[in-house]
Amino acid sequence: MAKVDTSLVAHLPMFAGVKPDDLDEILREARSARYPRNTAIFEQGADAQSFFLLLHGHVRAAKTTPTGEQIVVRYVAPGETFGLAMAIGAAHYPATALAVDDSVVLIWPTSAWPRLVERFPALAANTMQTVGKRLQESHTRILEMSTQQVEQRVAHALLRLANQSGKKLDHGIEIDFPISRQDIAQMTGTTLHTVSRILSGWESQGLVESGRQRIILREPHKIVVLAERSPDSGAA
Amino acid sequence: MAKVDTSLVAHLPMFAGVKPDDLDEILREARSARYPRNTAIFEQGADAQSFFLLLHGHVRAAKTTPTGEQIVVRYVAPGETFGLAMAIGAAHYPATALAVDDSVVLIWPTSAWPRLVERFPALAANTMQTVGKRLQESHTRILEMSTQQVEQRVAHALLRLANQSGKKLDHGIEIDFPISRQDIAQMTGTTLHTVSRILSGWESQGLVESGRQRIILREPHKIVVLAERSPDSGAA
DNA sequence: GCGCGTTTTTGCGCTATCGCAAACTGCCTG
DNA sequence: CAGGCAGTTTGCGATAGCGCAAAAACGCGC
Repeated sequence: MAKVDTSLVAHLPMFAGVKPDDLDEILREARSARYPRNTAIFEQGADAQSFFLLLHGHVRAAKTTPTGEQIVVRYVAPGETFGLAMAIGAAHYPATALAVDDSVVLIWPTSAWPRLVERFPALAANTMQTVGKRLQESHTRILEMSTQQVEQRVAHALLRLANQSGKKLDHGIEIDFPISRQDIAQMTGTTLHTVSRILSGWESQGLVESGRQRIILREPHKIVVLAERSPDSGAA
Repeated sequence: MAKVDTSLVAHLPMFAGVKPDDLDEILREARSARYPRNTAIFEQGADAQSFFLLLHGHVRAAKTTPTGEQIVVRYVAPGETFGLAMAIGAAHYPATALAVDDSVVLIWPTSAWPRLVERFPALAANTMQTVGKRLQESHTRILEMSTQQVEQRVAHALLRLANQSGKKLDHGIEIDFPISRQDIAQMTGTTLHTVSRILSGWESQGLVESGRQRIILREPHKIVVLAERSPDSGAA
């Protein structure tokens, strides 16, 4: 198997406080793999046999209800881990992971985790931070869903995506991977119809430029205002 | 300070895999305190100087928006930890903790945490599990808020409370601490008015019996059906 | 036992958002 | 280059749930 270059991952939060030699040892336990766009990496409910670190591309983690509806749990950006089921004591993946763009990942077998944590306590600490951060983000999302209306939630969602995976252009910030109205609906707890209407509205105000699975924020600053305005203030 | 009886807490998830002598040492670092009903234990945004284990009573963790709206993050039952901000790398409490009933807690200084996890790795592992579980619960909650309507969410919320803190009576299951319509609204992302209407409806169908800050599930089984029925099925 | 503050109930209009259906667009395939 | 398909837009009701306001019920303290 091709050796992974240590210097490429040494700075990631996951490996903070890990000595170079140790990192080398950790990486030796991993293999890498490539997933083309629109291929599943793992399915909700499957045995959690591996955990992952995304090197390139973008991955969507989504949860499906018994009746088939989906919500997007999060989008994974390069440098982030996913599929950490075992770290939190789950035997099965609680969500489905899909490569939304051609993606390259490092894969460790779940079975290696206990040994790694024991030898490199920093790994455990870092993972704890990561999971904790995600917990807080979830709470924020719940708060938003409880107190804000759809337009504000969509604004927040896009700003987060821009922040996480935005590509600066001279005429705005482009979200750097294919994302549909449906996806945004599933991130904000609404329907693709409503998202479409909102984006159409913004487009006619020059706030965004958007096409098929493509969104560019032209006026991020004004979208921030939308995201933060209180339930009643201002209108068109 | 009164010594805490080891045998009372040894079986808790937090101390799984910790040897009795070690447990003794851990407990020596804690002090206990009593909070009367309706007193704050810590406030959102305050320095996370301590973390807690609830021994008796019930604690509500709630998050407040800049505009003053609140949501209930969770209710803490005896045996559970709360205020773990530091474990997840947060310097400030992300929520407010309020004793909703006379409560007794164990309190460790945040500063003791690094030493404790180093000496007793099982603590770190157990905490990881706990935080992971809460993350999954949050995701479930987001899923529900996205896909179910209010009545179903209220049904689920009450069933969870009954499960966590239900007291079996011969005529049903009583939720064992004071909880208002407003509280339930803040758990499910709706308004107290809507919760009141729903409970009135259930009451007239004999599904629940409720009063001021008091709820008894008379027909848990039928409420389960309500919670699970798909968006369109059956009606009155 | 009475008065008071809090919680709960309920009526009534309002509207944000859904849900369905149909038309449209742009891309990719053959 | 034509055809087909996935994604998007938009119109038009329908409605779940909100928000306000007022009344009622309850439990508490004096």
